[in-house]
Amino acid sequence: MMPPLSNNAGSAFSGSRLTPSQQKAVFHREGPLLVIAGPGSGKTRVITFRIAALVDAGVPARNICAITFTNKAAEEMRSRAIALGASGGAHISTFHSLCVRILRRFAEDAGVRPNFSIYDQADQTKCMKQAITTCELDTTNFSPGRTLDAISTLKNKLIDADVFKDQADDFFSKMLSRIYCRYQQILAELNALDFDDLLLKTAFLLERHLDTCSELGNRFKYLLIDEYQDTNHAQYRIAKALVSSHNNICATGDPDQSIYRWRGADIRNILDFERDWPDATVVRLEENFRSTPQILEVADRLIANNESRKAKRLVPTRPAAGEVVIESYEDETGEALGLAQSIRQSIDKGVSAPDIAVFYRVNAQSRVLEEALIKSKISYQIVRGVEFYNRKEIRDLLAYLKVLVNPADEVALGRIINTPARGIGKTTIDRIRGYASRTNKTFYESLKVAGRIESLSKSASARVEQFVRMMDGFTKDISGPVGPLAERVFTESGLEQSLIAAGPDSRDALENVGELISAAASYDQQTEKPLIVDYLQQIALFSDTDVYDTSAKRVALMTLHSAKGLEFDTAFIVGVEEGLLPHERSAEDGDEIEEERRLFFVGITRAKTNLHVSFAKYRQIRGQLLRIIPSQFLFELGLGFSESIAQSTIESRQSAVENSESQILNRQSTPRFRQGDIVVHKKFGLGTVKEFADMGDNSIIVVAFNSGEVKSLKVKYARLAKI
DNA sequence: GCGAGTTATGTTTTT
DNA sequence: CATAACTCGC
Repeated sequence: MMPPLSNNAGSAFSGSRLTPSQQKAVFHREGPLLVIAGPGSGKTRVITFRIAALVDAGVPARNICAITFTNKAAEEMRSRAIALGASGGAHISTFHSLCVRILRRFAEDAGVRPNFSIYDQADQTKCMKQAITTCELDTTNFSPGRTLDAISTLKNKLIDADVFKDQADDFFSKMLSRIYCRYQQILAELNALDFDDLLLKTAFLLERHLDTCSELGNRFKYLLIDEYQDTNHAQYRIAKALVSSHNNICATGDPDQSIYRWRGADIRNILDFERDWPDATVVRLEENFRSTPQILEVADRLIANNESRKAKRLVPTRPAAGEVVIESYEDETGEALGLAQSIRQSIDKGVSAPDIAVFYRVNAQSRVLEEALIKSKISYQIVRGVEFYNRKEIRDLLAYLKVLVNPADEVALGRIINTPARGIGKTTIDRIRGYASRTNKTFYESLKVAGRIESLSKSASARVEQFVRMMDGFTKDISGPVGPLAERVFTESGLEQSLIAAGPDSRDALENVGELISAAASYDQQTEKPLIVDYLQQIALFSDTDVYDTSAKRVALMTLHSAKGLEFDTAFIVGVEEGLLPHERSAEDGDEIEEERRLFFVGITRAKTNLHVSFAKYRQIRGQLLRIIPSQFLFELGLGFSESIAQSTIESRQSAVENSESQILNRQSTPRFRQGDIVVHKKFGLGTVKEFADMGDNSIIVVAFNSGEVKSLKVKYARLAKI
């Protein structure tokens, strides 16, 4: 029996003030616990304290497993728990990271090899394209993206390819089933798992191998899951299995902040918690310690418009302060400049840059904002970390490492076999592929015996052999530290040389690789037994916010989705317009509108003191200037919206006018041209119209430019002006 | 086998 | 308009 949990005088956290409900959650003993926690209610703090309280009551830290939404959140929770006296033994990570660990440990039962590659969207798309073409299906009906989405949805519901095969009855499902099977087959051959597989394989492992399940249940005697409203069915089943022997599950979340339905998140998980665990203790944290009453009022009024929701109040505890304003601008450039101006004013008023954040609905919005911030000399960081790992030079270098760890990874292998160019082209690769399938060897095995492949020329097989020799040389270092290996691969593969040879354009690229190598080196230092397998599997699961540098003295720019879990003194939400927030793609469906509203709600409730919401009246969308309607959500804030338009428009005019005027003039229907017209193009200069195919919006024009070039262009995109 | 140049295509949010 | 994918000529 463990001693009772209590607010012991001697414990490290007893000095901190906790409200009665917070205490109830923190010191809850055994059995299921649901914490419904509004924004800013100290939810993360409660979880951290709970970990410390359990340890304080004698639970070995290693028997505690806490699941966070991002790796960054896990990292923070880890260090805070340690500060509270819970030694570092607790397992704190994301669902996906936990799954990787479990799958590595019980690889055989799970039916995977421990050195599996983790495929991101780009890798998945490659496999999917192959799957679709080998199924001899038309890609117009089955686009890789759409098909992957469909399969992801199935996987999140734990419907694997075999099960789906049996339940597919209509034509479309049968085709989808064929692709699904083929896609899984390809992944299996390449020893690769996609993100959804990590969850699915773990869930099946736990449900089908009861010994493993009980071993893990024994190891993790307490399971705490944060952001439970955004878990999907697979994650629910994993959780359910993990706690099946003791029911010590603690889930925390807020149904009003569920913003990942499109990714398979199932809000029923949190709504049905009490049905799943009937003896659950439910604690509500409704006091808000983050935001001013004004901000909370606005948030409250907005979210009250969602119909499928249980009413919940946001109870303010802070005194009134700051401001909540709606700003209107002529166009997106005006908005960006106005934003920069407001940020400048906030800084002048004493708000420090890292306490300011800008949120937007889609990443594409960030560009104009960046330009304006640069112009205004405001230093900022875009919280979009995975971008770094998507850069060509980084992907190239990582692909080498992936092949060393998992030679079956043909997506990675295909990327590097001729990068940098070493004379192994398409023909050679096709011939080796042919040999591989004839002899039932893997592609990599076939590379090793290139000399024996008759269809290959002497020189071709020599080049292949040289490649294999090089890779074998690297393989010798595979169990050593990651940094030095990455550096060695970069130099000896010729990647470095090819970047240097490419001239000054690739200075950034070289710098990026340098950054990767030092990141790897610091991983080596921080890790007891650094392993390239672990490293690759870890960085595959990085999220945007994981690279958010909270210590930087810069304004943060991020999507509303990334903003989840964060807080800032002053928040700007830009582009609050019909089509953007709510996004046009969610317009069809009432449920999706509600999710967009929750997204806005999440954004608003990130602000502690000042909230600025803005929209533009015109916006360039995909090259076209469109008249924009302010978001319906703005009216729901109850700020006397129409008055504020009038007021702020006057203010914003000065800054917006110079940029918007010229663009509004362009806002005419697609212009017409005649043969012989002299035109000017932004990039190509002067030219004469050779042909004009009048197709309304889709008109095509052929212009002979004075540079000698003849181009056929789409009139609506090419900004041509008649002279 | 390689690169330049043309053509197709897309267009939310992300672990 | 931006970029990915593809074609064609060397």
